[in-house]
Amino acid sequence: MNIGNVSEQSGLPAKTIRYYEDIGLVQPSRRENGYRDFAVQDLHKLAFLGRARSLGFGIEECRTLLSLYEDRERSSADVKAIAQSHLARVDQKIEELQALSATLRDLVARCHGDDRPDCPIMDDLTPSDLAGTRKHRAGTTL
Amino acid sequence: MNIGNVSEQSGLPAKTIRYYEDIGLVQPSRRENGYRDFAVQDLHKLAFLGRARSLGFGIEECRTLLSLYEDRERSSADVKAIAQSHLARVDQKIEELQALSATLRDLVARCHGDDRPDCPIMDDLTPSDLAGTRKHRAGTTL
DNA sequence: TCTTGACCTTCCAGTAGGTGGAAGGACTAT
DNA sequence: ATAGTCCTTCCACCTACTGGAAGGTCAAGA
Repeated sequence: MNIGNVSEQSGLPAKTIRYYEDIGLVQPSRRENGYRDFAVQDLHKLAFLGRARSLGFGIEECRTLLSLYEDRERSSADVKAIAQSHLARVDQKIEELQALSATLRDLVARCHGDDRPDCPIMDDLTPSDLAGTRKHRAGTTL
Repeated sequence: MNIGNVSEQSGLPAKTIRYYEDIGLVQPSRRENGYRDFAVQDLHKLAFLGRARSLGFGIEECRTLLSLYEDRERSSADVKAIAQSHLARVDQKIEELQALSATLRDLVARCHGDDRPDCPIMDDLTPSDLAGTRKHRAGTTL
């Protein structure tokens, strides 16, 4: 199967599939013309990866999950452990973002939003004491 | 003021301050020996940036906020608009992560977590129909 | 004066997980 | 023959830094 076909079937962009080959998640064979030739198992792996990524698992977690996927002797405990630690990370992120949201919501609510310059948002951002007494909150990335 | 001093006062790592100079957020002057020489205004800008980043604003938003910070004629409406759109993004991210969390929580709850291989988490990840009928949820990055 | 150590400089590479695009070969239909 | 689509590799770019190497500078102490 060509990469375009696999891309369509798996829902993953061809670029991503090549990238996954690069980092060793799939190993399609090659035709004489140099084209990748994907087996049905490769297609299954890629669809598995797409679903795992969409659940937010990192690439290395996906690699482990993939090996468990292919292991008929696996313990469901191993799978569960990975999912649990991922869930914990997600929940922690949610908490961080909720704190952020509350702060922003408050600032936005208190800002008139007119053509005058005074603004509680700016006041919050403006450094008042610089001896390091006011610590920055941990940064968050969206 | 040397970079180490500014780093301490602002709470930002020296590396980050150099990076901010690189991308044009601050323009410290130089001494004869090549060392950066930060004015008090630079220190204020950097502390401002640290706080804005800790609230999750992106670098380009910080650049805009910084120009508003330095503009005595600014309208608070401009500041509010930026904060509002940022808040909207944060809240959307929270919703995505909450959906993710619910899915993961359900899967984890349904998995025995013993030494047998059958596992609802794996079942969810395992591709069943590959005609593209089951769409991947939008990917999320922590 | 010499040395040690802390500080400063630049530059290169790497992080996560891809995405965009260029240059060029391969295949299919007309 | 040629147009259009598919495939290949390779390189650069994205966010916002961070780590480390190689080397210059400065202040204090023996």
